[in-house]
Amino acid sequence: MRPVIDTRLPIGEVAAQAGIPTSTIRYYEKQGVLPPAERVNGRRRYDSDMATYLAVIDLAKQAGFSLEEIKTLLYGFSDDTPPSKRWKALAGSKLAEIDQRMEQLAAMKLLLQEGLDCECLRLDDCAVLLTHLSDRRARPNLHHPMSHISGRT
Amino acid sequence: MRPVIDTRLPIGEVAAQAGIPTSTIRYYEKQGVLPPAERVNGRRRYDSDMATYLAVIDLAKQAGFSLEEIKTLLYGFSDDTPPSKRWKALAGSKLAEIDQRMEQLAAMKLLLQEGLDCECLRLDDCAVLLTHLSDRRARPNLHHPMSHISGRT
DNA sequence: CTACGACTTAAAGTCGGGTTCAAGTCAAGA
DNA sequence: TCTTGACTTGAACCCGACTTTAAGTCGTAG
Repeated sequence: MRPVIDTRLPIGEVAAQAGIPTSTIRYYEKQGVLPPAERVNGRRRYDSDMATYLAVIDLAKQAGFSLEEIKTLLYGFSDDTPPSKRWKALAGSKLAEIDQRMEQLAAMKLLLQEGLDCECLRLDDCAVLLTHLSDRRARPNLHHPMSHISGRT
Repeated sequence: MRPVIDTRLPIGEVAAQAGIPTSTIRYYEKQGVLPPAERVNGRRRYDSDMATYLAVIDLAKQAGFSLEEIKTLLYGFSDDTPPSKRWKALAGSKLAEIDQRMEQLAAMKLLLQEGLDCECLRLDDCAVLLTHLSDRRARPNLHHPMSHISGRT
């Protein structure tokens, strides 16, 4: 029988399709984020849907999952667990993390904006600063924290 | 003349007040985030407002500034530049960064939540996934990306 | 036969923000 | 005097997610 032409893609092709470096694909494989690719003469060969598979991984990364979590998402369940269940098992706590992070960012934003409104010449005088510092601990002694900055003592 | 007692604090004291390890203070000094402390017999001595100074640094970190940016904030301006001007010079772009990050998080959140609502048994069928994937590139071929996950091909 | 480009591997380097370690120094107390 | 605890230093290590490098292999074109 004559040899069937291998239409499957080399790593460079997949990488180009997925818009990532080949090194990333090899890295994912080594980390177990991708299953070991079949080799033809030692070279990896991929099915044409590999770029999509990589896009799914990318999507999960966008959703804030670490590679370790993505491994769990992909391979951490019994084979007959549908995607929806896998997702649910992990998305809840991740959502909580996101909410927490959003609150942090909102606080940051407020702090930055208040700082913009502030016209103080020396840190000692800065009401904004004092407010936020006193949030953080039981109001330590506020003499002249950055006074060497704002000019003379 | 009798020697004046040095009331200034050793590093451990300051660290305790600030609620951080001594190693962090040494690290900050080495990185130039803190000015070199005066030494008495080779040991660092700090004024009593040092914990507040550290709290200011912490506050800036909370606001999303890197140590490098904090250095700029603290020492990157001519001595007579008041804190308000220093802050303004840096806060604007940082605010933009935050907004960008918030949008990202919002997108993540949406993705996670949509995933929660989804009941699909195989990724091929997942409308949520397809929507987000098609956002990301010009709709690559969607055969059975994670089919080995969801059970049979 | 040789050169080339795409591929292979293991190992090391990168980034930021620290922590940990080993070896030595200091002052005070028993 | 000896010990103890707090300190000093430089260097090495840690995390995650990769990238880079070095040295070797493969098939094909000339």
